[in-house]
Amino acid sequence: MAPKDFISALEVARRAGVSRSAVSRTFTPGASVSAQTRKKVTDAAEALGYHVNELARGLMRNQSGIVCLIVSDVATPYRSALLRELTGKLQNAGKVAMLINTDRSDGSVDRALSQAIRYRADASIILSGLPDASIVRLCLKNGQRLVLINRDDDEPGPLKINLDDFEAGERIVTAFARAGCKSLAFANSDAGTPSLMGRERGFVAAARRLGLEVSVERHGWTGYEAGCVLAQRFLTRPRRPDAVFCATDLLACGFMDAARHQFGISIPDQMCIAGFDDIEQASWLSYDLTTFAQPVAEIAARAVAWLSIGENGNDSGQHSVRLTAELVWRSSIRAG
Amino acid sequence: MAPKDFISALEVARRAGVSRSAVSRTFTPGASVSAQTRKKVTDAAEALGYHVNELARGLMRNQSGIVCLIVSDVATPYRSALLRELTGKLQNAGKVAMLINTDRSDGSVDRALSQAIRYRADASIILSGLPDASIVRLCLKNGQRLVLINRDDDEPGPLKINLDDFEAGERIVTAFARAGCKSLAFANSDAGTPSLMGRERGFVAAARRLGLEVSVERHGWTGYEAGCVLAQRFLTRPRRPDAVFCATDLLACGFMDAARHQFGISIPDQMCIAGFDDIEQASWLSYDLTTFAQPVAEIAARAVAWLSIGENGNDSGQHSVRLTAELVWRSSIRAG
DNA sequence: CCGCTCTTTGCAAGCGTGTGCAAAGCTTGC
DNA sequence: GCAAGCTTTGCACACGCTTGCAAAGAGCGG
Repeated sequence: MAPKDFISALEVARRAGVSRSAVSRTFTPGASVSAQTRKKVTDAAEALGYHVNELARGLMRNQSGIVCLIVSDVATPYRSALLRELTGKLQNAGKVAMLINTDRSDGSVDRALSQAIRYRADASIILSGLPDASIVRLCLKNGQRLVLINRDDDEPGPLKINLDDFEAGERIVTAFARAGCKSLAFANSDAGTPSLMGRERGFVAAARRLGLEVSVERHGWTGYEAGCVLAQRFLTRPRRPDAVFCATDLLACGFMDAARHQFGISIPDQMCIAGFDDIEQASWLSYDLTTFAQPVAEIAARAVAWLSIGENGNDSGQHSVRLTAELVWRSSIRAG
Repeated sequence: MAPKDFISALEVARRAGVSRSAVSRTFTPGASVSAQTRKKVTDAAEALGYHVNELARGLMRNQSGIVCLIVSDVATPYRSALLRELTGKLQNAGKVAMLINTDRSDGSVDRALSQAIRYRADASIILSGLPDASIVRLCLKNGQRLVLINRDDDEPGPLKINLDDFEAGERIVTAFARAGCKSLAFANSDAGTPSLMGRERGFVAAARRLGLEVSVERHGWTGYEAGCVLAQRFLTRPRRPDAVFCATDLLACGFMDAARHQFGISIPDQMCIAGFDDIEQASWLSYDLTTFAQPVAEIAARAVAWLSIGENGNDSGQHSVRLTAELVWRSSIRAG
């Protein structure tokens, strides 16, 4: 029933009364065709409903135009926002995005990745927090360009995009101090991602430097429920902190909800809270969370730009980019 | 610098001391190869790091294994949840997902879609609410299988997956009535999607049937901010409703936040609220929203299953599926 | 040992495209 | 009018794979 019966360049050529090469050249940017034949070809193509077969083209050129997005926790606000930016910008750059979901913990990741290699993807962008260095090596070995976002693998070659996590941790301490907070806390997941740990280290270091009390708890995956659990831990202590930096906005949302609804704590009067990511929910009235904004648009722009310049063979340029996370002030921290 | 220098089946064949066909057959399920040669081939392939070139294979077979996901509002909780399910299940079925983002309103949609056709995608799954029927026709004309989720195009051929929106609207009225509500309201976006309108019609019809007062407002895109605006509209009226059904959980979150923080309304004491989708935020303590759950896992399962059975040529089977949205009880409606 | 059937294997013809190369056409300057 | 230079065009090969076909081998009953 499905026609699956595509028009080939040959048929277009016949109808236009030219050679097949002419057709091919018409659809190849920068090839030599006269305006006259080009017109004949495009007319015929239009009439027949011709679409270049990108599979065959990729086979010849040995580059497919496919960029592979390797991502876990797709349904998370931060990840999906990044995904939106990346796919949009890739499309504008004339590339096409292949999505690989690494949520499942069984072998499906490897299977999917090798799938990508089999499609001869030109590049991969890894948003996944999984520190699976073997993936990185496999991609590189198969000649793909690689972009790592918020990871810290040491392999040379890929473009690494990171944030100033450590400094953000430091900055928020001064904000807490200015609000008059004395007893600081860091609520982290135990995922142990370099970016999470960077925030933690910066926070702890700055607090010590200022002589402020500081304690750390780590629990679970970096989501809402973990935030609730962390609130339990901190708020059942004999001495409660009066300022909490959550490694992630999702953690912060869970923390705030548990603090308010289960412990009756008023924010920011009794306790200041800050998060990281600036997900959409951070701006919702129930949270109105002061947080660091991940520059998702810029991250995506950098990644895509690097993929494009790389095409012209010039492989120079920064292989490591550090962007700064802007602090977005809302009402979960008392004004200094 | 990038090797881009792949091992071909020929090299594997030479190393294994067999013909090129033998290696091809080894990697083609259901082909006739003796266990002995198969072993020789897989060993050689392993040693050389061989990966079948899916581009070439697709070219021969005239089917690429690519499924194209056409989606708008990728970063929205409901959409990203569906995306997670779909990509996971597609991977398990040995297919690969190509993501097309239709957020931008310029011509990039058409451009991206024709991109998909050029890659000879076997099928497309449309999650986008855009009622752009021309997309549908274009896909069908190019021999793709098609799945439409929560749309109501009339073209024959595609699998259509819908929910019982109308009945959901009816059901929630009885829930409101049981809670003693007298003055009902429906908060909708003005997107005019068939599913949204279905919920509205069911709600209004059932309210009238029960002789309950009911009014409707529509505004903006189906997101949080629109929910806030709708709350303004309803709550500045001389006579406020005491039960509001929001067409979407995001609308409901915005509505609840505005109602509480700007109008000091207590939920569910002074006003009952219900939503639709059961996004993750609906279960957060700040909302604890009674809502209809979209069976995302089942939707994805049906879609992928249909794509798989269709491969064996038997094109029979349901072309239209109606699933029911389960009502998830939480505390935003008073117990009857 | 023969003829039969069944499985395995190699050959070669494609799939739809890009592109180097040489021939052809056109322009220009003398 | 002619040579030189540039642009345009067609031919033919290559890309890596699948698969129909026929030949070769294996098993087996007589």
